[in-house]
Amino acid sequence: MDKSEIIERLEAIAVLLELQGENPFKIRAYAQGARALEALEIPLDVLIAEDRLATVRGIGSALADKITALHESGELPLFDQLKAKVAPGLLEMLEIPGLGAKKVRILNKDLGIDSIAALQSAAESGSISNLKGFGVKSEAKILQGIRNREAYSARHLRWNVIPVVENILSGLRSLEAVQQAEAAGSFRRGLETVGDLDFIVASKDPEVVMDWFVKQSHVSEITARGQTKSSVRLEDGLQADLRVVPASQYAFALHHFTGSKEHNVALRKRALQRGLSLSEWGFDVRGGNSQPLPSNIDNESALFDALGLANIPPELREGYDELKLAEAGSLPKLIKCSDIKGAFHNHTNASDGHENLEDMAEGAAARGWEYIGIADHSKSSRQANGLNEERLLRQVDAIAAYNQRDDACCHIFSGCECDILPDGSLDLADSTLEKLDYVIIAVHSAFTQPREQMTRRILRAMEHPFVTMLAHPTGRLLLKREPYEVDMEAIIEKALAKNIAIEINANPKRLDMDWRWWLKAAKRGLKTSINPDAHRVEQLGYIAAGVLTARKGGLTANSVLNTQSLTEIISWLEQRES
DNA sequence: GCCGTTTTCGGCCCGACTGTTTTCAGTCG
Ligand SMILES: Nc1nc2c(ncn2[C@H]2C[C@H](O)[C@@H](COP(=O)(O)OP(=O)(O)OP(=O)(O)O)O2)c(=O)[nH]1
Ligand SMILES: [Mg+2]
Ligand SMILES: [Mg+2]
Ligand SMILES: [Zn+2]
Repeated sequence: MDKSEIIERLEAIAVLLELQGENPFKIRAYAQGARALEALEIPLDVLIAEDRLATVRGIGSALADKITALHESGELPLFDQLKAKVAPGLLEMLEIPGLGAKKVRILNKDLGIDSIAALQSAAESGSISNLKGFGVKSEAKILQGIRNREAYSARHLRWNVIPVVENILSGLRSLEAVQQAEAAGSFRRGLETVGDLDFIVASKDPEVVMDWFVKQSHVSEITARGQTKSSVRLEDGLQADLRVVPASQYAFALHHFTGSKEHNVALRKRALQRGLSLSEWGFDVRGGNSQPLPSNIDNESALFDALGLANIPPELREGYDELKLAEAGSLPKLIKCSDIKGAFHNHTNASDGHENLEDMAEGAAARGWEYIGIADHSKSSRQANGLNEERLLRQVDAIAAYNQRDDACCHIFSGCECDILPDGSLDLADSTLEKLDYVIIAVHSAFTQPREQMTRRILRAMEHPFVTMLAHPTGRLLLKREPYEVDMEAIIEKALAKNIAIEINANPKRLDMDWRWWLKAAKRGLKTSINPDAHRVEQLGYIAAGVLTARKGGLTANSVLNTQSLTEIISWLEQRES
């Protein structure tokens, strides 16, 4: 098995153990082990070959043995035994809000329920409400959960919820009772998809704020309403949580509600090691320690400082190695939107874009950019009206002519998004590619090739001397199409060796290469280009989504080609040619 | 199952909300 399959296996084991009523800390050990694998910076094969797996934090000798077994044979008796004992339907039942492992176990043991269908008929017949721990309300909630299972469990593209967030946020901020308000959670961390919306407010009058929140017109249901916290379901099934705290505790609450969970747990553990208990309400002494509590914590930076850490930007709070970096003072200085000076991967109506060269150039200039690269599709992408050699050379001439014009508002670079054919050769002749300022290569066909073949194919294409950057290296469409199978570690190696950039495709549905890979690749010096892949002028705005992904990946402006000025880009491109 | 300026057992983040609880367990964030 490869690493990602082993990670899935360990996560599955954690859930299965939970359904067996196992020790929660053992369950967490499996989940932590999966995360530790995810964060590995040394290839798994190497660690196994050198017998160093158990030296990884979060992986002990027991997990090391199991991971090794999975890696070598894919077989693990523990998993097979668990699979045999736990009905697959129980996993689906966990998706129903209000049903956790304990309740699912009771339903299974006492009523023999082992599927959503059985759960539904039991609830409809009223037999669940007689069980201990259940009642009429929980029975009704189960039925509602089944009816809306898809809507309730769906994640949403961050980009699509921005208007909803801004709307709620401005509503909150317009209330007199609200002193401060922020969108927190995965949204604030810039995650590509969000499971819900999380809002945090500082106020002296929580009642007023929560009243407003739960009475918004697009609220379909109030799922919780307490002293400091409310949850609602919005019309499309998206959940929104609100937490209201006094201004004096806002920094703690904002940090808590921003997460991630794993980051919070790590930070709280660090506090404990220093004799402090940390919660969303503040610090408390732990055990017999009687040192004075840190005071005047009125922003997140002060909170981190009290724990001996540099201020960690929300995008980096995913519970990987950000605490270590913050302690050492070696957090990266993350790229900002204002660092962007242009963009390379954009289309015109020559292929499947909707606007012409001049429009795109004007759009770039309107953003204050110095240049724009046009990279239309190549001929084998027929569905996208890809350009053959002749049409592309005409575009090269048109761009040259545009750049000569006195009224040119922005420099245009001639490029193309050249298909990587199924055998790894490029779609356009060298004699044509040679005439371009730069060449982007991308897979647009034969997505289902086996991993080895896909990897060989892309590596072969990257050997081509004219290649400047690799576009959307996994082809994923968030929430829609899985990434195709490819060995990203090998691709990253090759890109480093050949001085090829890997793009961050900034289309909010792609955000590919993923920030999780960038966390590792950034440290190794791999360059990126944040590419809007705009098919119309308006979509140049996707750049913001790409910058967020770059920030999550720990990238500085230096690692991003399109933070360079026009003159720097020109000399860099010339240099590459020689 | 992992881990150790409390080193090989006894901890493991901490709190809000709900429902059915008669004093708190389970779920969720
Ligand atoms: N300390 C602590 N904080 C938690 C825990 N679970 C959630 N939080 C905090 C951190 C989360 O970012 C924040 C909001 O919770 P969510 O469940 O909405 O998670 P988040 O927004 O990170 O991801 P999401 O996209 O909603 O799935 O609450 C937990 O178990 N412990
Ligand atoms: Mg959330
Ligand atoms: Mg939430
Ligand atoms: Zn296109």
